[in-house]
Amino acid sequence: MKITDRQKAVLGKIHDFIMLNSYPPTARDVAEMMGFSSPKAATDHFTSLEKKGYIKRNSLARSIKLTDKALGMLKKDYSFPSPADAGHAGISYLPLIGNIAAGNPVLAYENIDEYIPVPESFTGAYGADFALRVKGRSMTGDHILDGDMIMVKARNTAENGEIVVALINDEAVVKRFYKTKDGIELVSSNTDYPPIKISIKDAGDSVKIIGRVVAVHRNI
Amino acid sequence: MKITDRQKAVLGKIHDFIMLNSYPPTARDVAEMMGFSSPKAATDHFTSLEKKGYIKRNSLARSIKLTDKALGMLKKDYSFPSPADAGHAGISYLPLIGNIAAGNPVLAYENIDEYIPVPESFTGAYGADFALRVKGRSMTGDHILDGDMIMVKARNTAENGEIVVALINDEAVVKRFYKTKDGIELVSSNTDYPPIKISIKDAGDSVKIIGRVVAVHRNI
DNA sequence: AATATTACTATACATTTGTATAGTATATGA
DNA sequence: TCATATACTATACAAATGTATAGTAATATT
Repeated sequence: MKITDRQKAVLGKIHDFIMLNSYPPTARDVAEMMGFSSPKAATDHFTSLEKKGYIKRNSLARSIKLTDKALGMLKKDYSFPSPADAGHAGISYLPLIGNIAAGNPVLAYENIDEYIPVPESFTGAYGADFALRVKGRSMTGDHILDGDMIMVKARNTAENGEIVVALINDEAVVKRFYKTKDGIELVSSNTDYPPIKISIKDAGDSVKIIGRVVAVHRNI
Repeated sequence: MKITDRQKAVLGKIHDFIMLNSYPPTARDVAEMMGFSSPKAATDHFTSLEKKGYIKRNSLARSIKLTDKALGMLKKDYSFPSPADAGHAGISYLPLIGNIAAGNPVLAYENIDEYIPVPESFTGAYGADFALRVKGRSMTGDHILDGDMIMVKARNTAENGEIVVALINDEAVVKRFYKTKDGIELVSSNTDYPPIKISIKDAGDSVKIIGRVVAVHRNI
């Protein structure tokens, strides 16, 4: 017997709840999330999900446990991290943005490759909203290398001199932001790459600031 | 107000329970583990632990959450390196080494400032054993800056060309490691800093390789 | 020395919560 | 087509659970 779409949705809600609260939901929590008016609807799903090997439980309060099978499926479908990581306060999960599909908002589901656990101490006072992997060498002067992962606080404005992520024709670029007399300038810190100048009348059309870089991570 | 031994024991039991069951314990669970005959004894401890910032809870069933503070403290007491996490973990706690006290082993309790949660995906295939904050600009050529946090896999040997952490007279330095005809050479990637050459007969005395740098993290 | 905190026992009560009963409607598979 | 599984609503009950009351005793703290 295969898992149904509805059961999958319930499983997803259980997972989301654990991620958010770090303890499992009750039948009533799930019923509310799913819009059921009776907890029985939720427990019926639990029974099915347990029979199919996606959860384990005993008849105690909040004792649902997601199995590896569930985690595998969720990972396939939503690329979520293991809820075993939850329960650790101070860790947030940043969506790792892959290729940015034209037209979609940056944080659109379609753009999210996976979620990565990041300790909040790694993202500074204001936190971060998403992560990106850097492509190219345009910011080597600021010690941001090809392949580095950057963590970004979502914002559509920037202060002079800040390192920002901007969308230029649906491509994410990392640059230093400067205001000029007649617009803005996005400057690479590698002099091989010329600065991009945008006049006020063009700005907003092809170029959009999507956030400020708050952290850089690199595996060696 | 400092945490008491008894409160620490309760915190440990909560941690153990979560690790074992993946959902938090009730007051009665804790009472049983601790040998209390009343759940009130446990909730009294919960109240103290919450006041001291080790747990968070609301008045729902099994809603205890351990804080970073608690996890850091538990790691310290639970012997090094990371114990129970092993399961699905995804996150390990690296001791952040502060000043290295003369004579002590690098990972000695005295040297550990705090424990920081780090996703295992941040530390590569072999993981890391501790973290250090970089002082000075000697490795800017390799894009490792003053103030960066580096994650280190403990090892007392190194391959040619690897970026290592070495102890020179009880001071931790980050350098590239090279073998020479008559010993080793620790090379800065900032040419302002001259290479350090150690002949075989001196090596082992004043210089000790303590690990390989596997990751760099920087807040901007 | 007086006071507050810690560390419990014992009992009880009100919520929270899992689960059961009873039923409707739709979809699926043999 | 007939049985089975899915997907719920509505109500209710019993167990699980947080928390309160009322104490005792030891240990810190001022």
